[in-house]
Amino acid sequence: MSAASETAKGRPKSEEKKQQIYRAATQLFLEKGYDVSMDEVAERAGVSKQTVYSHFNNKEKLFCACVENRCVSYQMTDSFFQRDLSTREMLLEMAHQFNGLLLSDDAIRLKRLLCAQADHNPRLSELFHDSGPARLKASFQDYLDSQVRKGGLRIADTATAARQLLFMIQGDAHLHALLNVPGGPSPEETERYVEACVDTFLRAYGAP
Amino acid sequence: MSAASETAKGRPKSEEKKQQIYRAATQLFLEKGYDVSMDEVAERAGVSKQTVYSHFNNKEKLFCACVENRCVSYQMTDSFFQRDLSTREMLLEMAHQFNGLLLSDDAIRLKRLLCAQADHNPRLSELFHDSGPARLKASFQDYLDSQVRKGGLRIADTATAARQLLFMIQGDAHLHALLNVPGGPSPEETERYVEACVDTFLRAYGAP
DNA sequence: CGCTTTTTAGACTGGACAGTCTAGTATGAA
DNA sequence: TTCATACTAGACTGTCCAGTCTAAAAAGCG
Repeated sequence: MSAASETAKGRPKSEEKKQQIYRAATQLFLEKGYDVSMDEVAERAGVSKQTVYSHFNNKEKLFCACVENRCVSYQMTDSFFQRDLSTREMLLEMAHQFNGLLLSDDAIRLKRLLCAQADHNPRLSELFHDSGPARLKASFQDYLDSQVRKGGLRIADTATAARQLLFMIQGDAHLHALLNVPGGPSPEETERYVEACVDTFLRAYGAP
Repeated sequence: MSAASETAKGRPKSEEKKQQIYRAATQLFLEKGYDVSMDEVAERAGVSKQTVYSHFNNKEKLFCACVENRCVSYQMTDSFFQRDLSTREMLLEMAHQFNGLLLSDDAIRLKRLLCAQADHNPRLSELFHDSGPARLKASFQDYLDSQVRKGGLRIADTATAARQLLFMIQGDAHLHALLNVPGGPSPEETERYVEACVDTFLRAYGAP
């Protein structure tokens, strides 16, 4: 009940234990979905159940905290497009980077989790969307705008063009990973596919 | 234990009740995910719990039966591409049709369900993939091949090209729907986006 | 009608799990 | 050292639910 700035009395809560709980819970939620018991969390964190409840009021809160934490960590760096590369090189670089992100085990599991919770927790989906896809689309669009100004690309609607390339990139590989369907493309095939997407994009939008 | 061809003794199982159970369970699973109680199913089907168990051995079986049923119903008709339209008209037609399918409430909910169950039930994901996305990609690729032969398109790798257009189409609208993120594109915007995808595709692959 | 099987309503079992409580121990701050 | 609080181990409560069981009613079939 005391204000945050007051000096706390007695033994302070251990930030370290809180982090242990975070880590354990995040790991478990990504592994098994929302069906994780608080006893499991406590055990994996090496902490008593009561301690879990003393740091996070209930399971819902713990879940949200973990997911929020995770969402903000899935961003491509802001300065990504501020490098001195040719248009084609930059597009390839972005495509590979983005594709890698899309295929990482954690990102896949996070997306599954959010799909599963879409009805129940749209706020989390929104957070994910804003800090992941929407953010990337915005900075990619900025980049396209700058290239259009410089005459390296000819695009009437850069918002649409940005979406087209980004969605094209997440092809079969992402779908197979998301649904856990065997027989998806090999890493080499995926690389080739991603490059083909950049080629197609440039054929449609490249300056003659 | 009797062979299927023997005449059954006594009162036969009601196929109608079985269908009621199917319908109720499918509805509920799509609404609420796997967290549906067998009592709920029985109640919504207007049938006793025991009857549910007499038609489907357990919850897992019931769930799989419902999902399998649903998967095969998400196919675009096989003869879709056998119509007499210009290349551009055909692509637009396909794009709109596919986009509509992608955005239907049931399809979204089914995909969410499969994401959530990806670890636990990859067989179902595979079924969905084969009868939905993979099937469409295959017939679309056939169509592209035929157009390449006729000279209407210039494509070196039709498998890649088919994927590119299909994944491009499922843009923001699908992502917003899947994650239940508010502020997605309006139907009109989506229409325009889909048409822009066809334009881009033709600019990259159309015969000069 | 008689036989057999389905269907029903409802009670019941066993297990899982969120969240609470207790009693004792550990630990940082003053 | 004292005090307030964190932490631990574990028992406990209440709820939910898959799946079973029972006894009686209903219904197809010969």
